[in-house]
Amino acid sequence: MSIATRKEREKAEMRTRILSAAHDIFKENGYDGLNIRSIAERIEYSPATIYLYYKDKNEIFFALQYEAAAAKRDHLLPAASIEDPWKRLVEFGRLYVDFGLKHPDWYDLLFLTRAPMEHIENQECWSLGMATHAFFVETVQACVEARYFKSTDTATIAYTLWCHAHGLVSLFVRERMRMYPPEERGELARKSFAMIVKMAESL
Amino acid sequence: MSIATRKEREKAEMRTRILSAAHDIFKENGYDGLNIRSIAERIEYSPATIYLYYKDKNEIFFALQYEAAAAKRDHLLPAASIEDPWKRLVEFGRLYVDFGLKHPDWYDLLFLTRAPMEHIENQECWSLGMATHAFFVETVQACVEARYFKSTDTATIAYTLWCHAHGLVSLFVRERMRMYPPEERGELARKSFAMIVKMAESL
DNA sequence: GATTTTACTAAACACTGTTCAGTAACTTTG
DNA sequence: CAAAGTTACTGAACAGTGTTTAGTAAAATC
Repeated sequence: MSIATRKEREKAEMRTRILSAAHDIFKENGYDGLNIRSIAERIEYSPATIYLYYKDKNEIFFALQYEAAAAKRDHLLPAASIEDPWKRLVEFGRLYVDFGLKHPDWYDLLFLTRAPMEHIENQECWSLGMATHAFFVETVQACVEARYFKSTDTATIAYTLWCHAHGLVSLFVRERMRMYPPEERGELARKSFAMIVKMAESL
Repeated sequence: MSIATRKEREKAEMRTRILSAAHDIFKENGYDGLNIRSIAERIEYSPATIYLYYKDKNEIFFALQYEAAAAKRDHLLPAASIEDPWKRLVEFGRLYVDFGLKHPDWYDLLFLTRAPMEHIENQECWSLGMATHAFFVETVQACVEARYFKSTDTATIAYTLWCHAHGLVSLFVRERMRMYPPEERGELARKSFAMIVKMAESL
């Protein structure tokens, strides 16, 4: 039995090593610079070996996406411990935007990369993202119940706020904000976030 | 001189034919299915010929992006003739979202595709997009001047509204709304648009 | 120690964007 | 109108992708 468990462990280690290499390359060169041969070279194995541990490049993509989802969850975690639902919601939003601006590549991977997607619902990263989203909706629900808004349409409120935050980050990440000078962009983002908070208060 | 002008005309015609083929393939198979060989096959020339009329694939990409920008401008045009700035702004927003949901591929090309971008500011599509954006900002400015809002920060108001609309469309286009059943998504988008309008009224 | 199973790889395939030498038709020149 | 020059085009190749397969050497089992 010892040999079998060792082999299992070695298999897992190799998967980790591959993913870790993919992670590094992704951070250094983005998703475009990430290819099977570059991973193989970094772990000092032949390209074909990769396929003994991952079905195809998509599977590696999904594994990376999971890491991104985990990083995002960890980034948002501090908000969870805030008692007051409104303050929690605001901090959640602030951290969401903060994550996107600090880690554009991760955000890109999670929300903007086209890539596989075919069966993303079956991937672990999806359930992780769903959990984070559920937490967000619950916080909005808590605000609704505590009568922080006039409106009681939790789903629409949550979705509207998400649209704004996602739009804000997306315009940054895909660099469609070039009509504004670089040094003004951060300021504009902060002002816009403050504005949507103000708007939400009078919702 | 007649020969020279004929050649010029033929050159322009060929460019048009290439772009038109690229357009069709893009609409049929998306940007992923669009490659030089497929364009060449459709116009019944060899792949190498493409390079006599376009420097590289990026140049074709920019030309397509220009078409998308023009299509978007045309889609938004009806709003321009509305006198009342607030009604114009709302209709502009409605048409913007409408365009994104009706032509996800065009929207993707304009705002979500990574692709070249290096010198997009130098491309025609950029100035076209800038003009459309300027019209949007002017409309917001007109609303501010007509005291439709309490706030007078035109730039931030415009940007905030854009973030929402862009986020809304992006989540659709890149299919990150799968937590909502397909038949509810359209309704949710409409409700959210109505909500941001209401929020803006009390801005 | 012989046999089976495992881990790995070299080489290839199919598909991309792109380049280049060569050719055939067209245009200009004498 | 024939020779020379120019232009439009292409076949074949190169380099870079993801992926598969046949073969091999080491490890595990018997």
